[in-house]
Amino acid sequence: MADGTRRPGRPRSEAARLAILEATHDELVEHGYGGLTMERIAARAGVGKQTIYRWWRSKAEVALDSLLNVAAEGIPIPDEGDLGADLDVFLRHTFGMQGSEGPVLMGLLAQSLLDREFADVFRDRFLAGRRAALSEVLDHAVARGEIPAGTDLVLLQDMVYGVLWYRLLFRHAPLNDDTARDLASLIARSVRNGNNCTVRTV
Amino acid sequence: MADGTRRPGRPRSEAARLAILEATHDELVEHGYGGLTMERIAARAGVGKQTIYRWWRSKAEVALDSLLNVAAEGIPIPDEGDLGADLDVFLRHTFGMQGSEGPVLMGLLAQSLLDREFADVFRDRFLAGRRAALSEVLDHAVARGEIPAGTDLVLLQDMVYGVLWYRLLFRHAPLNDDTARDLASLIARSVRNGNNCTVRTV
DNA sequence: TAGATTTCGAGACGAAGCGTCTAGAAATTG
DNA sequence: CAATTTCTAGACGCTTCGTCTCGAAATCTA
Repeated sequence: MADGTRRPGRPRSEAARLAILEATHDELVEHGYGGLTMERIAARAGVGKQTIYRWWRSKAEVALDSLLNVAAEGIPIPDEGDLGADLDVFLRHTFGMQGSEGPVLMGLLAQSLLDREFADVFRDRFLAGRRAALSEVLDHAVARGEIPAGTDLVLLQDMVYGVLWYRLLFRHAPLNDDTARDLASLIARSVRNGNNCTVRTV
Repeated sequence: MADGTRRPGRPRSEAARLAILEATHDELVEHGYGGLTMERIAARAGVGKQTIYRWWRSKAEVALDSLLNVAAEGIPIPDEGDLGADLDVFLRHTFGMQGSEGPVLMGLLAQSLLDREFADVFRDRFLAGRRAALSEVLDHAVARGEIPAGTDLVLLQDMVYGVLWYRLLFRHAPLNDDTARDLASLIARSVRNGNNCTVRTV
């Protein structure tokens, strides 16, 4: 989309775009996702509602863009030569991140559940990136021979992110460093072949 | 609340209660949770809106009651002498159930995310029962010595229900008998005692 | 039986928020 | 300058919510 073929007319205002994303972020912090309304975003950003509807299809997509705009996106991909240790580092960081973004994530998920179209957008623009990072960690373990061939890697990923989301959603147990350590340990052991009981050293 | 201390006045109409729950169920089937409105429930049940608001705080609670009213609640607790086999049976049944109730569950979860009060109700009235069933299965394994002392049983449960909900929510992979088998196998192996064959990484 | 009390069905009501629309100003092209 | 497009501002009709009012019905107490 280079502006080589720039159309006539007034170009889109970058200032307005940023003002909308920032206003959305502030509104999310103040009122939560449930209290987010197009009218308030527009008022706070000093922008007409039409300007928002012109570029986003729903408030959920604005919120998603706002979230992605803030989350600078540094997902670490540790490679310490041991699946358990790699998972531990990965989970520790991931759990930490979700702490601050948690409330917004929950709102976006709620929207996903009620709106199939947004669900696809959310999956592709947010979840896919996270899964890809974890996928790399698992690939390293496969290359090292820690994960036997034929293991369902997608299921393994789901065990990681499943616990994460489940606790994020139902808040019955914490998501802290201890959780990360225990979960990393369980996952690493779950793929270890139980027959010959291979001993791995650090 | 036996009617020994029955108050004066017209008693609550059981017919109206059932009509509301049934109308809610039908509306859920026809329009999904997103299209559920108090007005349509009232109209379909032949009931005043006030009658609904008198007994339920929100449409989410009506939907939850409607769901619990239909789900006859037969959660099996297999005991075949082997954790892997028990989990396989348990998961197979659970995954099968969620197939039909899935859409409603997703709506109720969406509501949970937006409404903290309902989240507590949903957790206590729906999730707790399921978790208790799985807990029994795990307890049997503990008694048989299949799960070493000190294992975080809550985390184990979360690995099971985490995968279930994660796939229910994001629909990126199926929840079928194969999934149940693989997941049961992974979980069973993850707790297999590592005393003599695992090296603790710090 | 006569009141007191409570729920019943039906629907009016104001408050919100949605998404669309209009109007006139502003910015950019050729 | 004319054509085109986006801009802010806000009015508009629509839907749903949750509350409220009304008179009728059902049940308890006296």
